[in-house]
Amino acid sequence: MSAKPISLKILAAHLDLTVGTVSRALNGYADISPVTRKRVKRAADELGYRANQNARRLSIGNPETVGYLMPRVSSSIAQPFVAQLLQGLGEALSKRSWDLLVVQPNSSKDEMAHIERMVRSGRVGGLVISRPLKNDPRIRLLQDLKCPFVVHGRTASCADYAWYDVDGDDAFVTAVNHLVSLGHSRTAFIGAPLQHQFAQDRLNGYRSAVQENGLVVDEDLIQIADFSDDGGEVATNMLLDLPVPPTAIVCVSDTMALGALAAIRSRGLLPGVDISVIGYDGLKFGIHSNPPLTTMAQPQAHAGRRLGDMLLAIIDGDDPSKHQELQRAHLLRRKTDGPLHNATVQTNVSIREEIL
Amino acid sequence: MSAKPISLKILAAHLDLTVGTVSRALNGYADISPVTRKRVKRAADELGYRANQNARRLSIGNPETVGYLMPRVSSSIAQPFVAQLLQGLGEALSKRSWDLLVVQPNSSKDEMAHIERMVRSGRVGGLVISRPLKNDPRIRLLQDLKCPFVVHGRTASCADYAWYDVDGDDAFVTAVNHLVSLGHSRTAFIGAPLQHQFAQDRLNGYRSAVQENGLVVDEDLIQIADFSDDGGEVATNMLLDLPVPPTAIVCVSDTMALGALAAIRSRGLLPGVDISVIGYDGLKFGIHSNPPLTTMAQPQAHAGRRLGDMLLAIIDGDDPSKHQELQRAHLLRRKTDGPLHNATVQTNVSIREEIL
DNA sequence: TTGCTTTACGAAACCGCTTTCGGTTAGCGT
DNA sequence: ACGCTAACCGAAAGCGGTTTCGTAAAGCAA
Repeated sequence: MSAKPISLKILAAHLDLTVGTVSRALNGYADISPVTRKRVKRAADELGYRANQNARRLSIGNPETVGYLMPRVSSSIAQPFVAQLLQGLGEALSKRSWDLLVVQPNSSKDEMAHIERMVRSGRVGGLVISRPLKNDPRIRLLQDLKCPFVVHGRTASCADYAWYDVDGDDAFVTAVNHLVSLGHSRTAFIGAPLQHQFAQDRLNGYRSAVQENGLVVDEDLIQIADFSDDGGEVATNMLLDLPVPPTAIVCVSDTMALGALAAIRSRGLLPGVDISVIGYDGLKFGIHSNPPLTTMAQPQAHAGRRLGDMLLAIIDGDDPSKHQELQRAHLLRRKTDGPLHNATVQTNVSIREEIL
Repeated sequence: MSAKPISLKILAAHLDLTVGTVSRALNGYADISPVTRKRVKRAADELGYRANQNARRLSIGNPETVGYLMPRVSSSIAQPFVAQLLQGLGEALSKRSWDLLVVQPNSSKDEMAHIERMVRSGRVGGLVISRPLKNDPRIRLLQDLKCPFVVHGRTASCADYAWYDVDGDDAFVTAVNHLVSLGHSRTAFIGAPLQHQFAQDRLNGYRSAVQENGLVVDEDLIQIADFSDDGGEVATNMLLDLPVPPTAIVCVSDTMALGALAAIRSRGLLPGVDISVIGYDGLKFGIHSNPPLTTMAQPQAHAGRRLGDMLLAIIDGDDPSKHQELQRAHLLRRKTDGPLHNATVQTNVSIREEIL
């Protein structure tokens, strides 16, 4: 276990060969005799030789590294996705022993600058970004830079780049249909700011599902709030204060749904019987909420690996538009969805409030 | 927005200067006239020049990169820490515009190999590892490799390296004392496998606190289980099946505590009144558990930044043993701790079970 | 033996940048 | 006018690899 890393030069000297020969021997060139190749390899791992990656990558002109731009945190309940996504990415990359660089941008400007620096400085051969905005400048930038990239999520016009997403539109159709089948005709939607494409997709799903069921969309039942549990709570309070409150709520995320549950409980109502709530994400923690949260679950573990594989393929020259993968979320029933009960409870509440 | 990155050479040609001169102009050497320096800088960002980092780092002999070894996942409730830690690390590193490399090892052997490769190949100038085992081979390896590193957590003999940890021993003393002050004399401990040093620390705190309060440690009240919510549930069921079950439980993590709550509720008991539960971590979603989880909270956001700063200082030559930071956890009371109630409820239950 | 491939390695250019070292030019004093 | 110092820039040697090209030795045929 020496401290100083040993270079190709001193390895070559040790073997009484030239660096070029040693390099070719290690890299499996055909013009090296089997005996010297063996000799070189043996010496190499006896001395613990590891090629300097900066030198190697400079030479071969390939950073063999991809970058991951962390979503800018909303500081709220920490993103449980990130760890899983990184794990999946890591797995995909490790098959070729590429490296994974993560970047935590502070502002949007900062993020653009980061991207531009990383690709121009040759630090990464590709990037994965997540949670695109409706009209995401990062995508434009990356296309201009001709830098391979994949996006976790997608925008409205997503034909010409690679993405992995779960169908939020479809998911909310499923959720609303489920609630309708339980008898609910007044289902509210709690969403996140619509500059995020996913927020728009899920709202679209909600709208079309309501209409497909022969109901009319009541704009009062659509609440956009901060993308956090607190946001969910605020939005739910707005809904419950309505003259005619909803009997069910679909939320754009599990985190917001947790806030909804809190608001409902704080009024003495019971989620799942007095008001149904369906979240989105399928976070495992939902098992432990009060009551356990019904949610549209997505195949989390998959995303990272798929994104990694896609990115590598594109870097290899694949057409990005060939790599677009849309997963479906499935309904994971726990305890916050239920049939339209005797609606007396919350109706009484709202009526009582109106009288006061 | 050109696609091909422009090199120092073509920038120099563009300016009718040599590469050396341009390089020095950009890097603030004194032997460059102010006018040419301006000229160079202007041309540089007009053309969008970014120094190739592989080349630069090879030349200066510094990878300007640190690695983060992700804790090997127990697949359970995804690690909420990771994202926060990465964010903090990123912030610390970005002050010098260093890069952050994350590695996801599969096995312990894999992990050792990763470390060895990363440092020997000059990919990283330092590493941060987390959740050390009692006798962690990674620490030995890194010391042998003379690679700067910091550890998130610490081992029993932690005098000669840098670490950031929160005092688990102290935290469990606080937790047990709190429960004793509420009248509990039979407090159980749910822990994780003791090869993890943190598990041992917290158990030590539990033991000494029990004794300091003039009570005797009942080994039956110490349950070691899988480090997950399921583990917590299993352990709690063991405890509740005891002839004389505990009236309070301290858990080595919030995740395990959630499992404990589930087990308690499933027996028709109410956490916080029939049995008190205190978790550890202070995860924000504890607010939404049933009931909201009382926990020993730690200053999460801080860890990443501190670890990053420490690592940079050590790379700069600081003595690692000068960088050891022990934070204290504080009691965050929510709803799962309460006074020793009429203990009849759970006693009746256990008695009932014995009779059957 | 000569001549011609193979085989197996050495030599050297190159990747893009940093940094030391020299040397030319300008500016100053005398 | 001369010499001397400073200011500025060019030249070149690395950093540690990869890869092309050339060539000596070895093999084979005639």
